[in-house]
Amino acid sequence: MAQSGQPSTGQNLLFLTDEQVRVGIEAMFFAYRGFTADPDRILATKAYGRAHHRAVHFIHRSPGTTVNNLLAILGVTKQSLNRVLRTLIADGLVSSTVGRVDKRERHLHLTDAGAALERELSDAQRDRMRSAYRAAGPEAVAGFREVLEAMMDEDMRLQYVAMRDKTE
Amino acid sequence: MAQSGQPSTGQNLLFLTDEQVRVGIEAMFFAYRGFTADPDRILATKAYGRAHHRAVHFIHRSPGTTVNNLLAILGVTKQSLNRVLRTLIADGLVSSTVGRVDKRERHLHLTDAGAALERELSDAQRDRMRSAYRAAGPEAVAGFREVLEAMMDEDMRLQYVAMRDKTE
DNA sequence: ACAATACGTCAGCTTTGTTGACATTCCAAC
DNA sequence: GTTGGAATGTCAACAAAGCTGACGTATTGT
Repeated sequence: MAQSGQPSTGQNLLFLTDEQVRVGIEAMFFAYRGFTADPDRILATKAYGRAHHRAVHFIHRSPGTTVNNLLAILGVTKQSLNRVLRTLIADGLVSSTVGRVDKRERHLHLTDAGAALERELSDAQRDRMRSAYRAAGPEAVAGFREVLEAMMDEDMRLQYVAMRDKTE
Repeated sequence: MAQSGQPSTGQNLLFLTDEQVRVGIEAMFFAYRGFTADPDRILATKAYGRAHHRAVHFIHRSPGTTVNNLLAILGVTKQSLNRVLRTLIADGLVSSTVGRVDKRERHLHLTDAGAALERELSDAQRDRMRSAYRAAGPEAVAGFREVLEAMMDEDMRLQYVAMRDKTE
């Protein structure tokens, strides 16, 4: 288990030592805090939480998505998601319409008010991310994404890639 | 706010468009799920949670640290941390000793059992991280860390850098 | 007709965050 | 030397958001 840093193939594998990997783990931990900090601050003033942010983000991203679809992306139980959706619908931020071809499905859209909230939250999060991108430069960003993509569970990577390739 | 991708300086800034940044945000979201998945699976079998993992990780990292110190690193309230520490101490995974120079402080250490749990959790998390590192390669890893470090809050970056430089 | 699917809901539990109140210890000003 | 404020840590109660399990309803498809 413990790798002390000896190259074991032809190339230098110093970046795979336990120490290097541990630093990466701590970087993920601290960075994720920054990643959520700005939207969290906004949400705290509005009686919503991170779960609402996630729902609004992905409804914005895939308008008309069904509840089941959203469930798969978010990776939570329907009871948990339902609690969040219920408040968003009651507050008029999300609309739920019965499916036309399959009436069992509910298609979710953001209302104007929902889109406004989404924009407010995303702007805050994007600003920080864009600053980080700018500070690090394009090559670093490419590496950043490569490592993150390699870190995902296979199922999630499929979800992610499908989304990514919708517009990119 | 909306950047459509026109270079505004001498270099190509396509990587700073809203779309590119949004993809990065989603990558962070999905990757973090993978990042925590393996230790979470282990913890679920032991009546512990992610908070216990974090506490054990950083006590291992800085043996003898005080509660206050740990508080600053974890960024939670002392009451929240205390609940976690209490169970870890009761279960004999962490020892808490009154400070010699300042008796208000408690110094925290892992017991042998605590160190064993730490190793089990860290091994699982490190394996995934190391696979991702190996798949992406050294240059990607350097970029990964650059972007993450630029994403942290200033206070957290200081904590992180101090830790990072202890051994690196 | 009947089984499976999609969605919503109720009830209850766990983890982990929060604020408020309180005891102990230290230190510095008086 | 006493004392009052700051720092450290603990106990209690509550909230957000995850979970399981059970059940109801509408719709679809075999």
